Amino acid sequence: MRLATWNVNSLKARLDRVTEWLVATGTDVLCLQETKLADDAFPAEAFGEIGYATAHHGNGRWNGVAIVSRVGLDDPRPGFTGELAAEVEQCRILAARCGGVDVVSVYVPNGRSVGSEHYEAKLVWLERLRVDLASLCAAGGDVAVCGDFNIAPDDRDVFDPAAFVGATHVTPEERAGLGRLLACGLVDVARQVHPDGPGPFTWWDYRAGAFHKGEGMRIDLALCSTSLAARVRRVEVDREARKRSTGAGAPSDHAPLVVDLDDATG
DNA sequence: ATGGTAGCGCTGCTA
Repeated sequence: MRLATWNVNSLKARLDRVTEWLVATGTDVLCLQETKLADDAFPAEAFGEIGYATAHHGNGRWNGVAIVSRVGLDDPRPGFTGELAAEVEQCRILAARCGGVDVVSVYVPNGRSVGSEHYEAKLVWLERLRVDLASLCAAGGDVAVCGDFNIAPDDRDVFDPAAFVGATHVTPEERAGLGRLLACGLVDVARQVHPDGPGPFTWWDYRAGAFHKGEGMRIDLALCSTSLAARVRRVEVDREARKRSTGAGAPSDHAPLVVDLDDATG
């Protein structure tokens, strides 16, 4: 099974790119972030025409997450479990069962600046995510939590640690929050397959030629339960999808992270 | 160079 995650920075602006990429790469399950769509504007038909089932969780202008699958899509669960104010969750998490795997598409808040109310909300959101992942992982099935975590797990995951002193995405608190997610029994499979840095980066600022200069960050992650991590064959970032191409408009500032899994045995 | 680019949508916010 080929599983991928891609922050598309508006699915409306990127739909043709995404559907063409699905067909070209033969991806089975794709987690999307930043669709920036309301549920009633989600283009389910465009995915249906190429053989994919979909689930979407969005309110419109900001955020919005989706799962797209050609190996089945059952039991879609938007938001966190239990009762929680929608203004905390912000249309940033969606889970569904695809091809025998509990797939979770997540878009962790950016945090904006260290110490801001948005930064504090990011830490709260991470802790609330941990609660749900602890329950999901305790059930013992195959779990894949994929998305834009807005956290660079360690200094190998930024192009220049000195450039991020005092910035979000690299603070001990954010990294500890991510560590508590992993402690639920999840493995960062890009790091598993690529034990040495830098990266592989998944995001580059639009500005100042950052992509061309290789000035990126690894903030899009695939966290797999240990059972599933044992089936990981290959993990790559599709940098081609980050490049500008003629007639297709601008790319997203994120590239897709692609995980190939061996078939389940038994 | 406290800049730069992209999306949404029409003003300035978010990333």
